[in-house]
Amino acid sequence: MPRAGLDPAQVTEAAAALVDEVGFDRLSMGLVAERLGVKTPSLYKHVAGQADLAHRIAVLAATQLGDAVRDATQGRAGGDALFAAAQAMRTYVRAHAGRYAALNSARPDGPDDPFAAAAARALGSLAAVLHGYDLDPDQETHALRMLRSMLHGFSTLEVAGGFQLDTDVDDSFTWMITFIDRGLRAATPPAH
Amino acid sequence: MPRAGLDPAQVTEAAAALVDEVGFDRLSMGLVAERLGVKTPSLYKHVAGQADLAHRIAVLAATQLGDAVRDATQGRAGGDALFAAAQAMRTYVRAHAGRYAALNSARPDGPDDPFAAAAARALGSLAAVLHGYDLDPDQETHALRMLRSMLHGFSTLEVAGGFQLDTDVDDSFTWMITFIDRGLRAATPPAH
DNA sequence: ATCCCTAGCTAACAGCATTAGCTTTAAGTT
DNA sequence: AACTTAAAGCTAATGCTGTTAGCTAGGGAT
Repeated sequence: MPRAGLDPAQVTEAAAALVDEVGFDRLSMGLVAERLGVKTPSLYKHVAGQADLAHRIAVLAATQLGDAVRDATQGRAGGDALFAAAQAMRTYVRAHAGRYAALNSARPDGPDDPFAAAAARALGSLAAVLHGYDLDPDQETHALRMLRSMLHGFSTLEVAGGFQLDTDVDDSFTWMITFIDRGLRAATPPAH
Repeated sequence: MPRAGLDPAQVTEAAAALVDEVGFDRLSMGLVAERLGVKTPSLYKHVAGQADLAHRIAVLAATQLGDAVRDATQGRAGGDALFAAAQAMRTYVRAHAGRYAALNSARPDGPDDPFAAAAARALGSLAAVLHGYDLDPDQETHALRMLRSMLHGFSTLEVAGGFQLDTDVDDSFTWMITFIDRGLRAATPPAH
């Protein structure tokens, strides 16, 4: 019988697709193996174990999310870039909720962990959006944390089904981004 | 030998204390039992299983969080109430990260699930803060979702160790709440 | 054609949630 | 005070999942 011909990347991709469908908390070696047409122990030839697999999903997610935000903001500036970045992130999280959950439960393992680099790069994609508002350098960190908190919070609450009221969620999202855009423009240097 | 004299509430409390220490993902029946000086199967006389236990922790968390926000905002209004509510929520999540994670991964089970009531009540505590800004009714929902997203996002990212830069996290938090307070006051009816 | 590395397999083990059935506590009754 | 009884807690056993050990055979290199 022929061989499956797997490698770590394929295993990671299959696992990522799985968690997007069934949720990160239901990640299991058995389901990943089944999806690849292989018996469970075979996976251990490519990944060190379930923890390692989860970590690899997180790296994949950080990379993809960072790229998505970067691509969306290409050639845009100011409020345009903010809207594009925000939409890109929300879209990514909705389409890949499992991967994103993996990303959030991952911690960098060592100083040369690829996850740290991927996460930093993703954060940089978001930070770039704020440069258009030329804020004080110290305010920039605060604004970045705020933006990140908001996008992360909104996306995860939405995916978890947390918004029950019948008001349209898309409307709330654009309202929120508009709110932030206005505030950031008002906070620009002519401070006092 | 004497009996332990447990009941569902005590088991839930012990489990909540456990997850606050070791993380919600490491909840296990064995550790809860050990903490109560009892063998694992004995727990099944009080809770239906691990899923039920997690659900009960979520109800506890929703109740406590709602109360904390409510207590903190007692007798305050406007920006004062907003700051108090925000601080109360962040403080609660930092002190009870495991419970809060249980809250976020819970879903209401039926129409008369106590979790739904507790969650609604907690949300109401937060919504009350916004009444001081007298916004348009439709904007109120948007603002509530924004506030919730932001507080949830900030708290969870902080607890997950997501804020690496050396800028003070407390400063970022107050900056963020100030930002929201300003924006909300500007959005008040004299719209146009 | 042969050699060798290793992907993938089967078998076995360990840990955890859960169930079945027993024992005995301790509360309530007479 | 003796007796009855619902259930708290225990031991033993089952099943599922992650993981390891050791074997087998596929397929590229020589």
